[in-house]
Amino acid sequence: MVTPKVEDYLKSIYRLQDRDTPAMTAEVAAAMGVKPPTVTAMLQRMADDGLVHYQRYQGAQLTDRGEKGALKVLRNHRLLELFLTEELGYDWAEVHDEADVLEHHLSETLVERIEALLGSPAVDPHGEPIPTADLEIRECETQQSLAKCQEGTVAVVSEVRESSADVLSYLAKAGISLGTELEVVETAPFGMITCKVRTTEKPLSLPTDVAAEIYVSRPAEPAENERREYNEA
Amino acid sequence: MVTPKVEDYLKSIYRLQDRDTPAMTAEVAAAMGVKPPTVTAMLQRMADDGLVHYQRYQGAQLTDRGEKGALKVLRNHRLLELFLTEELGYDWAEVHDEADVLEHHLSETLVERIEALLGSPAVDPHGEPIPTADLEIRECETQQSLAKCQEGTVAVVSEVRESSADVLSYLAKAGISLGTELEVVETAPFGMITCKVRTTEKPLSLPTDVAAEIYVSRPAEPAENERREYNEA
DNA sequence: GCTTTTGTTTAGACGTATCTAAATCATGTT
DNA sequence: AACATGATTTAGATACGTCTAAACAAAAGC
Ligand SMILES: [Mn+2]
Ligand SMILES: [Mn+2]
Ligand SMILES: [Mn+2]
Ligand SMILES: [Mn+2]
Repeated sequence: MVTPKVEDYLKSIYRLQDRDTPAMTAEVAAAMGVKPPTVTAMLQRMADDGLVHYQRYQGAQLTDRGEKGALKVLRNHRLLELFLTEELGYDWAEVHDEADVLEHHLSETLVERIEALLGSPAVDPHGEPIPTADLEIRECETQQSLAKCQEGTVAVVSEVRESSADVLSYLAKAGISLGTELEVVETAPFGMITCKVRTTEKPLSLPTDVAAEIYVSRPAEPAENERREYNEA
Repeated sequence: MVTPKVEDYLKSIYRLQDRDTPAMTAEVAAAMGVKPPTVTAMLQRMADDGLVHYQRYQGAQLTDRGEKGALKVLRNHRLLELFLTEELGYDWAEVHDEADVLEHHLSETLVERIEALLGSPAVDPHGEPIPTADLEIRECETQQSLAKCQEGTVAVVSEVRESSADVLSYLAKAGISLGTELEVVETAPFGMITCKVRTTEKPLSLPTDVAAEIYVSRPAEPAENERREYNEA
C-alpha cells in the first residue's frame, strides 16, 4: 500500500508543507518531476489511505501516519548517505541519488545494522538530522542560515541543505565541508555574499539562494580559558 | 524496459533452462510464485523485448541479451550476499531475501565499490560463483554433489546451492559451513545419506534432496610433505 | 484413432503510475 | 458584478504486473 512512489511523495510533502500551509499540487508536481494531474490522482489515493488530509483545490497535508512514513524514509535516506560515505568511499555530492533509490528497499533489520555500524549517528553527510528508530527528529536550533549572517560574523558550517550535486562538488572544491570555519566579509545588495574560508584564507562569493541552504553555528572552540564561561551561560 | 520483475524472471529462466531444454511456463510460475497466465504474458513481453526466445506451448530460453541480464543480477545478488555477511554481520541463512530485493537497485558504481571493498571475491557466502564485471562465470568443475558421493568419501564442502533459510540454519547448527570436512559413512537405499562432520565428529543424516544441493571437493590439505606431488599432478 | 488429461494461452479485469486534452474552480482585475 | 487568468481536477489513454475463468493445444491412455 505504501509503495516506493508513495514514499517519495510523502518526503516531498513533508518538505513542502508548513504547520498551517499545505503542499499545493503544483509544488508537489515540480518536486516530483511529474505533471499536476499525476499529483492529483496520487493525493486522492493517499487521502483514501489515510496518509494525507486533502481537499480539492486546497493542497495536502500529512496525517500523523503520513508524517511517520516520511520520517521513516528520511531516516533510511540519511543513514544510507552516511553509510555510503563512511564505508564505501562516496563523497557528499554523490550519495543523494543512490540513497534516493535504496531508501525504499531496506528491511528493518538492515537499517538497524547500518545504524549500529555507524554508531547511531545524529546527522548525515550534509549535516541533516537523522530521525531516531522511533521516528523522533530534533532540528538543530542553534544554527542559522549563512544568508542571514551579518558582515563580520565568524561561524562554522553545520549543515548544507537541499543542494544539488553540482553545488556540493563546488563547495567541496572551495574547501567547504561540515565544520569549516567561515567569516562573512561582505553582503552585497544584489544577492551575493562573500566569505573567507578560514582554513585556506581564500575568499568565496556565493549567490544568496546558495548561501540560504548553508547553515552555520557559532564557532566550536572557545579559547581554552573561556570554556567554562560558555558552559555556564 | 528491464524492470526488477523482468530481472527476477531472467534469473528464474537462467536457473531452469538447460542448453537444449527451455524453461516451461509452469516451472517459471512455480519459481516466481505466480500463476501460469502471468508467466505467459511476461514471456510474450520479454520475447518482444528480445530477452527470450519464445514460442507458444514450447517454453522460453534466454537470448544472449537475456543471459547477460541474468548474469548481471546474479552478480549483484551474490556480491550483496557476501557484503552483508562480511560487513554487516549477517549469516548465510539471512542474506538471500535482503539481496533479492536490493539486487535490482544498485548503480554500476555501487556494485564496483562493493566488489572492490570485498577484494573481487570469486564466490558468495554459499560458495556460488560470482560473475565478473564483464559477466563471465566459471562454474567449479572439480566439485561434485554430496548426494553422488560413495560411502567412505572424505571431502570438503565447497558450495551449498538453492537452499532455504531453514536448511542453511540447520546445516550451520550442525557444524557445516564452507570448508567443513565431511566423511560419507552411509548411503541408505531410501534416500538418505549420513556423514560424519570432521570438526565435531558428529554424525549427520540428510535426505538426498538436501544432500544434492551440497557440493564438495577433494580435501583441501594434503599433508605437508605431499603438497608438491599434488601440485605436480 | 479418438478421448481424456494436463498444461498453456486468451479474454477480461483490477491497481499502480503516468500522460495529454478538456473541463472546472478560485481569484484578482476591470 | 462580470471576466480573464492560472491552477486544479476530470476524462480518457497507456504500460506494468497480477489475477480468475474460459478456450485451446499437446501428450498420454485406451
Ligand atoms: Mn526515493
Ligand atoms: Mn543528505
Ligand atoms: Mn530479486
Ligand atoms: Mn547465494
